[in-house]
Amino acid sequence: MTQNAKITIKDVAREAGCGVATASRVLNNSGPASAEVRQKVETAARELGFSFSAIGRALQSSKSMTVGCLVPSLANPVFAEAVQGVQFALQDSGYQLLISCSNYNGEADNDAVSTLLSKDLDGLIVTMVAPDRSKALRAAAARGIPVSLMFHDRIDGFVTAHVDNFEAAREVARQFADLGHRRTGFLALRFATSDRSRNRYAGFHAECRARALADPVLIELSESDANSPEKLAEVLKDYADLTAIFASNDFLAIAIQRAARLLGWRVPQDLSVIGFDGIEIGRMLDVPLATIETKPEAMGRQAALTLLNALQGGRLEQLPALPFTFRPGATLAAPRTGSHDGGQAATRPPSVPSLKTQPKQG
Amino acid sequence: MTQNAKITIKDVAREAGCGVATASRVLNNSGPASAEVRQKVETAARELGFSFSAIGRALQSSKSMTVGCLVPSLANPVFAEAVQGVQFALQDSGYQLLISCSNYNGEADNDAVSTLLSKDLDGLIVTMVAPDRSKALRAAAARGIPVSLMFHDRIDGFVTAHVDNFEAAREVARQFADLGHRRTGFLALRFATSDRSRNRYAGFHAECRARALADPVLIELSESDANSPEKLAEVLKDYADLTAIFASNDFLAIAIQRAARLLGWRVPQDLSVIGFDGIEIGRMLDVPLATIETKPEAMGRQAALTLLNALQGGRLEQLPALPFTFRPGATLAAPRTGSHDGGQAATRPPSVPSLKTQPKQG
DNA sequence: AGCACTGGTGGAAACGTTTCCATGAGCTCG
DNA sequence: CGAGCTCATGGAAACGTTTCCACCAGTGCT
Repeated sequence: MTQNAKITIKDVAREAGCGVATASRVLNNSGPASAEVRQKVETAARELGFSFSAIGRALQSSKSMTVGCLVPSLANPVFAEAVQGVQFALQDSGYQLLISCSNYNGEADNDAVSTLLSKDLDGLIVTMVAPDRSKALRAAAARGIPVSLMFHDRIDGFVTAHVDNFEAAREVARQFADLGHRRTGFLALRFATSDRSRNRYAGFHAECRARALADPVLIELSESDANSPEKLAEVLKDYADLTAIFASNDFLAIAIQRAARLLGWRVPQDLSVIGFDGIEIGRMLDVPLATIETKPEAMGRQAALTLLNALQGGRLEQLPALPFTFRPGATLAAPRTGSHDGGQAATRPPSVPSLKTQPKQG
Repeated sequence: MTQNAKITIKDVAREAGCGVATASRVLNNSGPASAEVRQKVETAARELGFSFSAIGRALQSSKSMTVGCLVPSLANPVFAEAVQGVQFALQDSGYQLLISCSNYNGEADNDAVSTLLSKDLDGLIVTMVAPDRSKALRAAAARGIPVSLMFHDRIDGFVTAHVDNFEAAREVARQFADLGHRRTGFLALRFATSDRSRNRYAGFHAECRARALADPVLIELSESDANSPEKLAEVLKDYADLTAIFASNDFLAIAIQRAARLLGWRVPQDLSVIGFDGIEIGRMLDVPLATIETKPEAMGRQAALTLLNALQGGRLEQLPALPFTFRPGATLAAPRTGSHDGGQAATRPPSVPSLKTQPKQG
């Protein structure tokens, strides 16, 4: 049971029989002090259980030692891991981490930055819908608050910790092309509000052209489509001619497989799927997911370290894009000759029991 | 491009030609002011782009308007969602959210609370290894800082937002028993450091006894076991007599299925599995996961609202446990008569292509 | 006319730090 | 032995707020 009243450096000084200036110098090792008084101050501080008030310090130094972090959602493990990376990088720097979520909402997102800005923080790490169009973000930069982006591809006037989405998507196209796929699709959720998604599509598209494949079909999903295998199947049904789908994230890649199987299509025989992100669970699946593996935590870490460097007097420095790797998986195979919307798929049952087609054979 | 220098209430007062006290009253609507001066102050503030310094306010009111939140890891979607729930609940309250992760480390965890404590925050929301044994947490309470737990079952002296793990686990036992399972296992990671996991085991154990099943076998995994399907299969091999496994979280539930299939066991015919948490992806799987569905975000929200109430002068009040529901899934079926470590499983190939057994049939 | 109110106002203290500056003591060196 | 050091020390200002209090000018009342 420590004392209830907050004890300040004044109390320490009084207890040690010296002035507050001296106590401050001792406690911060920031100036001369005799061995004797040094001793007294230290024991006084210990006995009283003194600890500095961050607020007092902040006021006097006009540094809050706080950085704000805005991400679309923590429910998306990719962002959650990135935030964790930020957290680890900040851990022993003395900076604390303030967080906020925008829920993928472009306006909420600008407002959130404004709100964060009003809390006197020293730096900002954000992923948002449209950083290049955010007034609040420009205001921050103008005020001299360093800003570090995560996930976004490069944007004029900002630094970002990212993977090269365009290049990564080209790799996906290459994988499909090498196996002989010609007709592909790109599956996206919130395409309009995600520059990452758009860049992935662009890269995928570009490489498909370069390899003389058909232009990939853009399949945009609504939130409710994505969350219901049945609705998703309904959507997918119209794309029976595709032999390969690039999903803009692993969650969609998993969901689309379920939809495919509901339609009686087999993965990978009838439809190949490649995801994006490389979430852990993809490796645990029965049919391990082929995907582009990224390291969201490393992205967070990089964004934080970049910012930290700027906060400590260095320059805000754009580092090279983080590496991605293609992770092979059993969701990828050569296309069967002939389409799957005709006979064969219908006559063969799905290779995996689904809730509907599987009689309990107790 | 706003001005570079921080503008304070003094600037506003000077511009408006009044004293700072008056400016403060106007801007806060906290006292009398003539219409005329009110007008002048407001336009001055607007023109100068004034906004309050949270630090100045904090110093004077000795309220930091900040609450700290500690969770084991944001890489675990359950905690990430809970934090998001906290964030939403705090959103418009004027409080900001400081976060920290302990990485499931019991010491880091106590230290993290200490660190948080030293940052003058107004409240604490935590999930940790051993809240009941944390000195730092008791210190917080003693200092008058309200503490709200998440996920933990009830502990003397604290309030918590939780589901009743014991009861939920009994429901799992009931499901197994009703289908005729007799020999069950409980799969756990970090059993020693998770009171939730232990309480789930306890509830499961209790209900198994009540139903005259064999006592469930406790299968403790190491971190590396859990992340490698092959290692996991190696572990699982020794439990061929079990017909049903309760995994202490959905991730393990998914992983154990892959391990089972590597051994040639079919799910659910040869092995039934029920998970815990109810993560979204479980519904998207090919074999939708039977699980106990919880609402981590609601837990975060409840913890935050409880805390908020206390911060606004109310009592720290223990609310009833949040509801859980059993979500049926295709991973659950009646056991086959006879064990699966003999003939049938070996003669039938796994029902699903795995990376190894699947020749590319280009 | 004097009194007690009331409403509007601004000076100043307080919150917990750090840092500038002045003071005083002890020293060395010519 | 005194000038000029260096070292140790503490008072006080400053950071941006809010709030207490005192002041002043009206106003309404006896």
